[in-house]
Amino acid sequence: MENRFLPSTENKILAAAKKVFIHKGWSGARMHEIAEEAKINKSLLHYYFRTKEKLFEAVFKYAFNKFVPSIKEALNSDKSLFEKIELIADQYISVLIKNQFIPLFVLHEINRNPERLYELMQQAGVRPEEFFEQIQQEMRKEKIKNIDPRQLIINLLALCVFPIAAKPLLQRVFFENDKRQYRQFLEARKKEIPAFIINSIKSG
Amino acid sequence: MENRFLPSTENKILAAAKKVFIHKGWSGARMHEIAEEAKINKSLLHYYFRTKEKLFEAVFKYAFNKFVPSIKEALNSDKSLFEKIELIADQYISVLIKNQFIPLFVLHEINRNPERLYELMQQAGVRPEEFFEQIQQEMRKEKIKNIDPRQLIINLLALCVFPIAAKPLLQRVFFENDKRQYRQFLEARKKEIPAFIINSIKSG
DNA sequence: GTCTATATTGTGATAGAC
DNA sequence: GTCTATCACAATATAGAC
Repeated sequence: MENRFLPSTENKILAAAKKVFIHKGWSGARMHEIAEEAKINKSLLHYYFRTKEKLFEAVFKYAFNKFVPSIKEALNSDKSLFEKIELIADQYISVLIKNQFIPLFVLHEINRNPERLYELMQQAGVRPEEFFEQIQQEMRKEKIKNIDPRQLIINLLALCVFPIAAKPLLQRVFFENDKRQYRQFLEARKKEIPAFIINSIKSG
Repeated sequence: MENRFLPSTENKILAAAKKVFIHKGWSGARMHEIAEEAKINKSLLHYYFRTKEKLFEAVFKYAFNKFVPSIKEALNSDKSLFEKIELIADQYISVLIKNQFIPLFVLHEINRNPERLYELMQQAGVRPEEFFEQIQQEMRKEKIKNIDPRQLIINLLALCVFPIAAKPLLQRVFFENDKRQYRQFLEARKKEIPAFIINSIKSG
């Protein structure tokens, strides 16, 4: 019977692979570095996952699934448009703060293999088209300015993702490399972003 | 006397290196691929640039200098805050549309070597702190809402950069992979982004 | 399941002829 | 300046003992 407290070799590999792939990307990651990080033998990587490609696949799905629950939850709730915007910004930023290297990692994959990522989204049941529809309905109901829902969704994503993806430079330029201050800055954005978007819509 | 119409070997290498490095990143780029792209012998890469590192350096400076003139021009002009926001969005998006792979490339470098990038900015005379000051002055003068200038600058950058960095997926999800439509969408953002930001400030 | 040893191929870089 | 040949080493992957 397997020990439920000590991590299995497979889990140690996965944890190490996450760390290395997410920090260094597909081509920057080295199998020997992952083995070192996991404190196991290099050969075991191949025993458990056969190839680098398959190991990467597993890690990518892990990273991808970090988002899915919070995003789906927000989209499927029966809240108003403005409440959903607040919910998404809050949850998205929370996840990203805890997983700072995911944005760049995902952006890289978006450019390397967009079609597979799109399929993953479909399989996971993430359908921005539904949010799209909801925005249009809400705009008619609330008699607010008729903006392109795509612009709104992409603005929301941009405002959440970019400050994490570009963090090392932004932190250096605007906060003299003070990690704590930047963290507070990101926390503040949980409220700033929805306010920013909603204000803009209202004054249309 | 050298022919001013046919590209020199050095320029052919630089053009090819731009293409490969910008698409594949530092660790994904292969010297033999650059040579192939330039239709020259692999050894010539080392003859002209000695190492992969030095060749990358040259390419990065090229990419970096794509932004500097337009940004500096916008920041140094004696226009009002709102006019500057309009100018920056317009010029930034124009440059990015023509150089679609630069955002990811720069984001990757931001995470790989932020300190060197910061130094490059300093040398190039790009000082966001000055824009920072100007926002605060303008806010007092125009009696507009007192928001954190850093939030404003980062919002502006995010809204310009993200739609290009994540283009392959966004184009797929929201525009059924129609390149022309996505191009129009980006063009529209030249006006949408400043309107978005300015509306938000006004309704504070 | 885990290890050592090794095969195999890829990749940056150099030497030296022309 | 350009080419061919080759080095040195790094990286993924496999074979086979235990």
